Amino acid sequence: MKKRLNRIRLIDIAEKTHLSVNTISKVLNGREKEAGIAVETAKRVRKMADELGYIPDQMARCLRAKNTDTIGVYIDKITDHVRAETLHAILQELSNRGLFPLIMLAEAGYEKCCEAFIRNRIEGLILCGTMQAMNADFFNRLYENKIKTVITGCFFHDRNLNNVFREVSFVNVDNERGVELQIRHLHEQGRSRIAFLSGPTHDSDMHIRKKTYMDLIKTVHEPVVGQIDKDTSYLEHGYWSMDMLLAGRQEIDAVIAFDDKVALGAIRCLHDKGRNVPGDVAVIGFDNSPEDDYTLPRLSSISLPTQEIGTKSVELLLDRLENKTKPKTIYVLPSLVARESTQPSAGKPQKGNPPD
Amino acid sequence: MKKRLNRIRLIDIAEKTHLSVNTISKVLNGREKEAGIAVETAKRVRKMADELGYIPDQMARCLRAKNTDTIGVYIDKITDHVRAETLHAILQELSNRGLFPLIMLAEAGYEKCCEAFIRNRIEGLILCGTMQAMNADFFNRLYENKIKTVITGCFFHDRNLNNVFREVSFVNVDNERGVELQIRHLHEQGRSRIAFLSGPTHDSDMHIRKKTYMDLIKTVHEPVVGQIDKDTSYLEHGYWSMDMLLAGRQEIDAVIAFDDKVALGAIRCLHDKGRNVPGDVAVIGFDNSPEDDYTLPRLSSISLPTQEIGTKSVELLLDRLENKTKPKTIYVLPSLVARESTQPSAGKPQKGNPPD
DNA sequence: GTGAAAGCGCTAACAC
DNA sequence: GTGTTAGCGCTTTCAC
Repeated sequence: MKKRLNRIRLIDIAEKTHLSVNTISKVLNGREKEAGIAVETAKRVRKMADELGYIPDQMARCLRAKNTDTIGVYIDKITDHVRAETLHAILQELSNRGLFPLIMLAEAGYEKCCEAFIRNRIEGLILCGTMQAMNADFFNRLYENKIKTVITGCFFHDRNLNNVFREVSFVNVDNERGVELQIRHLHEQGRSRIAFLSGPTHDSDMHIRKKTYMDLIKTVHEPVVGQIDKDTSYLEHGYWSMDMLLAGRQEIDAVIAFDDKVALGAIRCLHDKGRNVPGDVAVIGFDNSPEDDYTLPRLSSISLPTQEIGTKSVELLLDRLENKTKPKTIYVLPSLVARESTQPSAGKPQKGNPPD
Repeated sequence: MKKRLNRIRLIDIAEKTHLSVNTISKVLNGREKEAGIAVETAKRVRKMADELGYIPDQMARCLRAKNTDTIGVYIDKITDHVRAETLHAILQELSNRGLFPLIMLAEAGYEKCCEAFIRNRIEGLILCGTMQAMNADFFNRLYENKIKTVITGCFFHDRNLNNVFREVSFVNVDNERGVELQIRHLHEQGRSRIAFLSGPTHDSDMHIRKKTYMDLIKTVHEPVVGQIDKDTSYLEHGYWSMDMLLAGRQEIDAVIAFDDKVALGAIRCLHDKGRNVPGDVAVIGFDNSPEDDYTLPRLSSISLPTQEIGTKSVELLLDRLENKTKPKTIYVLPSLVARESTQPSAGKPQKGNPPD
């Protein structure tokens, strides 16, 4: 049971170079200029540090200094591809900037996550994706502990939280723009009676997309919304709300689904009822999931700029940490990915082509 | 610029309770019994800590103690669903055990990752999924720094690395079992001439699966292997090696693809050449990707127990950290997911059913 | 140009 | 039963 770890420390370099720990510290932190250290000395120090393979002890450094170079990431299930891609981009960006991530899964409960974050003295937090268990206490604790936060892909319509968002920036997907793209695309494909299929009501994006649909569509015709109240999977939501729509009297030739899973549920329902997609009804989803390329028919969708979301959230957070800007909200633009499910008249699934 | 953070420290509790920092420390670390501290005192301390909302400073604790409670995770692109699921399970398990993850993306380069790990004094490392840039230096540095390691889903046939695996445990997927399941399933479905489609040669799992296929199939017929040499995507590998097979003279009625992506490429090729799947040729993949449920036809596959992989790797690592066991290798069993692509005679895509 | 000394918050050894 | 003291490895302040 030896007490000291076998690591190289500043003092080891100091002894070898016959200098003081202090000098070594200054050089290795690039503060040689302002400390007025001889160029030759600095060189010697660096050389020795290199030779010995010195790696500073983050714990010791953090204890003394105020910064920990650690950024918390609070995230829901990472198996969702949008979140996985966003997380990947965040990790890339943090790594590029020499920062360390501390990832906590929301399912562990916010108290536990909060404690882990504070205990490890994270300097900033990125909150990644919609979460249900979000409350004022959480944000207040972050604020009290001076943890600046960026929220990405997560909308709050709970206005009670507004006053706790003093130190929170947002990277939002421009949902309005997404729905606009969907409607315009369907019009261009010759569709004139477009319905909206909603998903579970706890999803905050859902409300925005539905509202946008209603606002935009009513210049053309009465909004037609398929919605069920059951608290069930997205797929089932799609299936049964589509079923409901078909049972109604309104004629429709296109459906905007809240997301891809809802769209897939809807397509199954349409098949079961003998409707052809896209022949009778065009269907478009949202999220551009990997499976969209393999569905029958291939599913048109809206793609989110996950790379940009990740990069921008780190950027925004660092601006705040360096006090460059006030907390702010930025929007990133989604884009259209047109596939078979919205083609004008392709009754049959497209034949396979050599992959690209 | 105040120096002290506004956190509650041990000394604050000490002052309020008129006790020494030491006593507080002992109580809050649950060492009151062995230190012989009065039950009443302990209660008082805990109550005060609770009231003040005390959260220890991990940095200070780590500097003094030897353990950091931090486990490194070294992982390739997390957008792959198998890795995402495994990572999710790992994060769950670490969180359950009160450990903190430090995740580094392999793409950052092993030197950078290694430095981050050592700098943050991780106690153990989980290496998650196949990586190409793996070398002896990496493992030697881990060993030198007393970092115990678990490798999951990553096979090395480079025997030169064997001597650096002194402190490495393995959680492997039983690939042999997977291929066995595939072959048995195809036989049960009445297929008698089964080919194997390989993927990129840098993939270490590939070699094992191919070898297993060859060993098992030769009791029935000569192995038929489709393989191309181009260094290209898995999808293209599937397409062109299938193309190659079809151009050859051997009759086949089933294809085992190295993985799902290869399988999808193969299916496209079969369609293009006018072969019906599964009517003429059955196809089975490996990995059970989410899109398998939406392909045309739905793709039979082999599912990996990602949850178990995650849980077991943390378990194995902790056993090592507590010196309970020697480094070891364990195998987890994959399972068969039969879908349309291997059905005996279903010529048409199955009609949609209400989702389950 | 460089060094000495203090101290970040905590735990471990030992004293009383 | 509880307190005193030292020190983990580093940065910071100030002295020379």
